[in-house]
Amino acid sequence: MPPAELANKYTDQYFANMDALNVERADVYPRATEEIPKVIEIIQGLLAKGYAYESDGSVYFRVRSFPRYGKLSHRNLSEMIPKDANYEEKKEYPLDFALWKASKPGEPFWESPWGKGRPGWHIECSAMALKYLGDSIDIHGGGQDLVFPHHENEIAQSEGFTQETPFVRYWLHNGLMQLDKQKMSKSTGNLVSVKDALAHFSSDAIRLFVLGSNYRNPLTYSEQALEAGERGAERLRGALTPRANADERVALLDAGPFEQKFVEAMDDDFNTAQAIAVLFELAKEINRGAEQGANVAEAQHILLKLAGILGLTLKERAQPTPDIEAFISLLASTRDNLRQNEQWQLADRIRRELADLGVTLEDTPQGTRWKYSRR
RNA sequence: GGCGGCGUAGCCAAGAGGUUAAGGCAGGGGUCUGCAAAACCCCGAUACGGCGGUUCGAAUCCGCCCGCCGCCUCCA
Repeated sequence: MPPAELANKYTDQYFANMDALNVERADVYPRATEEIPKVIEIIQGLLAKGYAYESDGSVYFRVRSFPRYGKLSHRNLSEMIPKDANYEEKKEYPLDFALWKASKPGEPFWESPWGKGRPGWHIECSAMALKYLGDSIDIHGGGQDLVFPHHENEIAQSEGFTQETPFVRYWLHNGLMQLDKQKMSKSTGNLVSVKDALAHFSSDAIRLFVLGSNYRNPLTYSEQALEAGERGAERLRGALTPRANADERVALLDAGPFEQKFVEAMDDDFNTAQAIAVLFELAKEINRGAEQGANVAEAQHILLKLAGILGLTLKERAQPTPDIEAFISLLASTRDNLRQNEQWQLADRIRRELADLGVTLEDTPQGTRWKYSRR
């Protein structure tokens, strides 16, 4: 399979997964392979300023020329060199890293002022960030495992080229997903793919699981934790079911204080766990208010809005065809007639067998409701 | 070994010097219901990995120890 085709395949998979998780699309999705001119421009700039040097068709960044190198990851140069290391002899200094690598015969390559080659593994991020976001950006995300050397190198390349400091105002490094006490990674093969997770749990459940802890902390994937998220999602959905017959004499539920607490939590370094707690508190108030006859429609609207900020859809999970839903409603109303005639045995049988088929009936003062059971 | 981070009820997890230590899941009791389900009410850590220390006061600060995770040239 040609490289471009392979890249497209995984790009498509990525977007399918992100869409399923209700992740909004960014404005631009640049590709490293299409940004070679900017890469070359930056390398030339770094060469001109003395931050880089050419060696045998490759170009390396001279880390000792950049005094701030190591600041982000709290390292200093001398401590970073392992004793038993076997470094490329083409470098001036062991920790210098490649900006441009000469290609070996048979490898894919691009033409450059230094001959045929490919970008180093860090430069394309600087190139795309500087091109699309500007010389100084507010927030740069990434996993904790990228702090060194990747982000450290990005800073060195970008600030060296632009002479603008800082390249990034705030670094947001998220904790890594673990499975059985180990970092999930492709290289070790211990992973649960997004697709796998979505086969068993709703995107809302996955979001409640992930956002239930601080983004900086690692989190461990477990069926139990995801199941808890699913149940929580159902609880929030339940609070959104339409309520009728509001009592005019009961004050309508004011969700304002909840909205304010939610915003405060999010303003506090994205305290999503706290924000979710507010969602559950509001859901409880809605349920309680509705029970007492308060008009909760506006509060429900706010609950849905706040949940939406966290990317929660609060939509029912399964989407069977509408035809089936009509049959279910028919069965439910027939059962209601049986209940009116106190035909409990038959009524219970319908409820039980529907339950076996994945449909739950709920008898309420407003009539019988039904919904799809969770798996 | 170095650097960074984490260890809070059965499980997940917020809180970062001083109200009763959020919230969810699971569990127990109750209300409602023909019975259920859902919802609502009540209950659950004298306790925050361990040991010292600072302080009038610590889960929150300091030190040491234990356990776990990430990174420490050539995957980004």
